[in-house]
Amino acid sequence: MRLKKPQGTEDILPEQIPLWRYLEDTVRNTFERYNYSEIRTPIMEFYSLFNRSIGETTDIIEKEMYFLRTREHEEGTKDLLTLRPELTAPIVRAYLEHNFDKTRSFQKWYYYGPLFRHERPQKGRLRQFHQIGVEVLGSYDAFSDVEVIDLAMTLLRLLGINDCQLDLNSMGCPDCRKTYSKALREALEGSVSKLCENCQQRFNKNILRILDCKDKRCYEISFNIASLDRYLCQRCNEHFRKVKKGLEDNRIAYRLNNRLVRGFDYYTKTVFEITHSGLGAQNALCGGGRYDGLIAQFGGPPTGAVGFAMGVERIIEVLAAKKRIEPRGPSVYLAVTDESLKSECYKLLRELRENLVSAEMDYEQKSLKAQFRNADRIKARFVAVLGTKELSKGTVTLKEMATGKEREVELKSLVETIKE
RNA sequence: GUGGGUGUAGCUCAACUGGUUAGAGCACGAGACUGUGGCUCUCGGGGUUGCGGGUUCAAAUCCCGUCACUCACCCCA
Repeated sequence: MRLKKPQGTEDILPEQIPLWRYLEDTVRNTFERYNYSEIRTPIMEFYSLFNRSIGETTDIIEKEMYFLRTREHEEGTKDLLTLRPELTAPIVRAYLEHNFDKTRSFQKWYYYGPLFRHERPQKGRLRQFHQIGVEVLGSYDAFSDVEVIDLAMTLLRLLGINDCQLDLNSMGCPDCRKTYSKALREALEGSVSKLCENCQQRFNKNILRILDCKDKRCYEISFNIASLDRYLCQRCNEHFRKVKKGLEDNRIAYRLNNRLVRGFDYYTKTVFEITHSGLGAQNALCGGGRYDGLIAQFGGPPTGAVGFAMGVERIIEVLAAKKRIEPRGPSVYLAVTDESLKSECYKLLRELRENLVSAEMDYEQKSLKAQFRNADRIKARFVAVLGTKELSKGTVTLKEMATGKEREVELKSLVETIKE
């Protein structure tokens, strides 16, 4: 075996497709029921798009981007092209590029597609992976947050995933976050040297992330410090209250988690995460939140926005453990008894297909027995035998595989018989 | 980027302390049933034991290196 796929990529084989299709169909139905429209953006984007939005100190920007080697790259004159590592920034880019802010500022969009991050692969983490997600652009209202969270939970429920956990937090606006960061810095100053190596860096770069460090030492050191919600300003507090109330009114169970700090810099106010216990270390099925500053940061008007992203492979993993979707075979398998009849058989095969009957036949001169075995294997509903006997009478022998019943059918009424 | 685990047939796994020609189940193919699937039985094809080197009379087995896969850290969906 010499040819190999790149590390961290996956072939989705035909036998896995039914499950993917089931997921995709459910996703589209559900999103469209909530009146979200699909948007598709390029797989490659300029580096500066992500650099500015995700945050320069995040791992994704620092070491996980894929760069495309192009002539521009060689000459070093232009912004570098990258494979997209997430989709919120491209969508905001498209929103502004096509002037939605000026003409139809309220938009509800969903997306589905592959993303690329050069990470070390493990369970639930690939280098090429798929996300589905939604973005509500042009609203500051708490009900947008509620709808987005409701949609995420509803979608998972419709897929048959009920045993997941919704965590909720508010990160406040830049103002409350500034106050809190300052307080946090003061509170931690004395114990910086006791933090893990990573958190010592975070202390300077992105102090909030110390809160969700898994290291025991860091957890204990930050445990007694007042959490962010104590520092929320009046407006953020009010917004958060409305979101919680909206969820409660609709019986969407959540857990307050004041250590939930999402990795991207652009989040404000509401952040949430949905996890599932059956997944291993990478247990987040869905992550999202509000990002009221991003559109303005990209040069648009101040605009509220909220959204989420789900990891498709992770959902598939949960689904595969719960559900089996049987692939469907063709309606008819046409058995060929003699090579001299092959072209007659092909004509019949084509006629069946013309009449919207899915059909297959053998080209390899296999024994009839082998052809029946094949038909069984691919789960054909009927086997039709067109041999010399039948051809002279203008009939075929039709066997229904599930019942084993066999009868002779006029060629003329074959399609009808199969369709009934 | 760091650490652990595992590499034997298409798949899942055997092979005592190093010792004949590396086995089994499943899968695949053919037959038993010369125009009929699943079940059963019989037979058959299939291996550079990941790769390279070393130790030894002898290596799937021990040692070194390397690659791949995998899980975890980190990060995140």
